[in-house]
Amino acid sequence: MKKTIKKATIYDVANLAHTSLATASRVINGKDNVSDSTKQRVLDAIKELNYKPNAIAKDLATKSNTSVAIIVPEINYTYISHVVAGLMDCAKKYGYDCLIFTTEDRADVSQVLNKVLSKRVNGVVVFNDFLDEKDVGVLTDYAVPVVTIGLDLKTKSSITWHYKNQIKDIVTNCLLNKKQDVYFLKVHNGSKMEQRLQAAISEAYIEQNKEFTNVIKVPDSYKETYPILKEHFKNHPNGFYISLRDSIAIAALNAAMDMQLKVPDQVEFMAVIGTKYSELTRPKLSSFNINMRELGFKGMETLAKLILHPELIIHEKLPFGFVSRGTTK
Amino acid sequence: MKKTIKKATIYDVANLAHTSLATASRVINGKDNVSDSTKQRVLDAIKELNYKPNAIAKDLATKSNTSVAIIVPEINYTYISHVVAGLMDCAKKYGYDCLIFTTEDRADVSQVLNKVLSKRVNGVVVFNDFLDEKDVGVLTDYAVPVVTIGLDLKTKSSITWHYKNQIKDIVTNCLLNKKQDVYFLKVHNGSKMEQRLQAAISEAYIEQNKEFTNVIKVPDSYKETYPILKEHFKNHPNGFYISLRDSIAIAALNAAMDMQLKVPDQVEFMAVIGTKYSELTRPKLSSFNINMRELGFKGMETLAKLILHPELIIHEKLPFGFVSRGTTK
DNA sequence: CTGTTAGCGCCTTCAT
DNA sequence: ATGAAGGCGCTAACAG
Repeated sequence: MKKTIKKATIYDVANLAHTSLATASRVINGKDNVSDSTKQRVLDAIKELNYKPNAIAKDLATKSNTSVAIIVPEINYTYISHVVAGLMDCAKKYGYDCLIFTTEDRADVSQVLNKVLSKRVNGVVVFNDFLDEKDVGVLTDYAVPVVTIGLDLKTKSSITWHYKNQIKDIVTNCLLNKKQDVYFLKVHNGSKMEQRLQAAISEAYIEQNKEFTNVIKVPDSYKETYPILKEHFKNHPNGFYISLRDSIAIAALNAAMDMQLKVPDQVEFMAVIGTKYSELTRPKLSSFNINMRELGFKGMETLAKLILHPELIIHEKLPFGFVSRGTTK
Repeated sequence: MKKTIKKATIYDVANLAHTSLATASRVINGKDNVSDSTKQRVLDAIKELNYKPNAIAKDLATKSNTSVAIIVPEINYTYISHVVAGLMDCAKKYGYDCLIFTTEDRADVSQVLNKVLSKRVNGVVVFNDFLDEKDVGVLTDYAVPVVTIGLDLKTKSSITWHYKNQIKDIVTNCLLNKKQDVYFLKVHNGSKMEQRLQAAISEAYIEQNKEFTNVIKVPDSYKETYPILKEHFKNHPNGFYISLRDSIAIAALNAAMDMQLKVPDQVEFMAVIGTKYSELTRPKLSSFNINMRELGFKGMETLAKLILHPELIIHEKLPFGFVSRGTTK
């Protein structure tokens, strides 16, 4: 039978404690210049009234707050959740509260940008391929610190990692030594991250005076990808398969295994983004050891710096290595 | 060379547009009763000044806001990220912004509770074993709507699911028909969810006049669990292994496979919480088809109801079925 | 249709 | 050590 409780204000506690607003405010914010006796009275009043300071009013009065925004596509993918975990972990260290926004399409983007701007957050980290330089510019133009993760915007602070040359080396090795054709498993609504991966493969081909055309379009899920690849392997008993996310590569791997192909003797598999998945398949999947949690952590760490020094532009490029496991020779 | 920009206020736009505060406010909030000409002047001023409404001030003035809080342990586990994804998905539908808090220990809890209270959020959903009835009470005492997910607090709104009887049936079947001993893979810093699972197993044992003691303590990770189980299987070539999360069960599964045990003929495996992991192992892991995303979605859906009708107490218990895959007979 | 005024809850000089 | 008063940016009656 609970009804909407009238929330006590600082005014109420001041009244009850027989002091002024200002004094109440002082003890609430732990200022020292208050006599013990009045301080105690205020404390009692606070408890008595179950008073909870109103952060909204405080933020308005101080023109400050403790929030940061995080913009991601969806927390669906395992690796994204890892980045978010790292982000939040570090945010906690700095006392930031995290306002998390997801965007499914372009329509969401401008809406989210406006919300972020209105909320007057201290900063935002963007781990989201939907946003382009212009979108991020909307933020920076309004003087809000932004760091992007995995985006390649030269004029904004960012955390990125490099695998391009390593990918090219791997592909070149396939072409020159292994005599294996390379196949790229590309999800339908592909991201820019994926495009960059494909570009790297293409470059390696071009350097060998070849054209890269082995792009296999697959749906963005393990379950739907599996049968497609199974069909594919009926006529393709050899090849080196690359995907961005491990769950897609694993679909292919399992399809190949179930088609009785020899891994890695006939077909090989690797993903760029490896998660726990990579470790628990049989054979284990080769992938880069990109520590997504660390990526997130560093992203927030960088944002914290930017918040203190808004004039900075920080670019950090993390080196991650390729880990050859059972699916590649 | 960007310096901190002086953010335009509604007052600035009113000035520039040669109107009053009130009129500016009207067009900003899309009220109709403004003449086209002044409306246009205001719109121009807004663009000219790059004005962005200050949500903090608005929230204070209207004594309302659009935020909800989400309290989870960590977004590390795949299934938690799925719940969060569902939560946010539904939140977007209602126009709620999500403030996400994580708690690693009891110390975090009271801090988070205070923050949530101060922020004057519209409601909070708790998917977090760290919080007990008293903690949630702190929220509800302050008249903020709360729905818990997976917690069994009778007096608060909640989303739960039942598997207890099914677990008991499975265990009983092992004892009576399969003549298989049941082993429980328990992670060290176990959750209440895990305790309830163990309790269900125990109950089934007791009903057969047996005592349940086969508890194997394992670390909370795939990698560390694997070698421990491998060691274990040297002396235990038979058994039915149950864990809460599939990643632990898979560690055991892989250990058994690598020890050349026959699955499911000699040893069987199942997890309560199944994710994509369950599908991509060989053999596939038996587990419950708990749709974590749906769980989250319904949680937020319920919260939305509560926000409209704070006096309600809603209990929803979702039925999820056991899916027998390759690791059980 | 438009302007005036009084808050929302809190912080912060500035006096006392 | 304490109190009074103004202001943060915006909304919402209430007049005109």
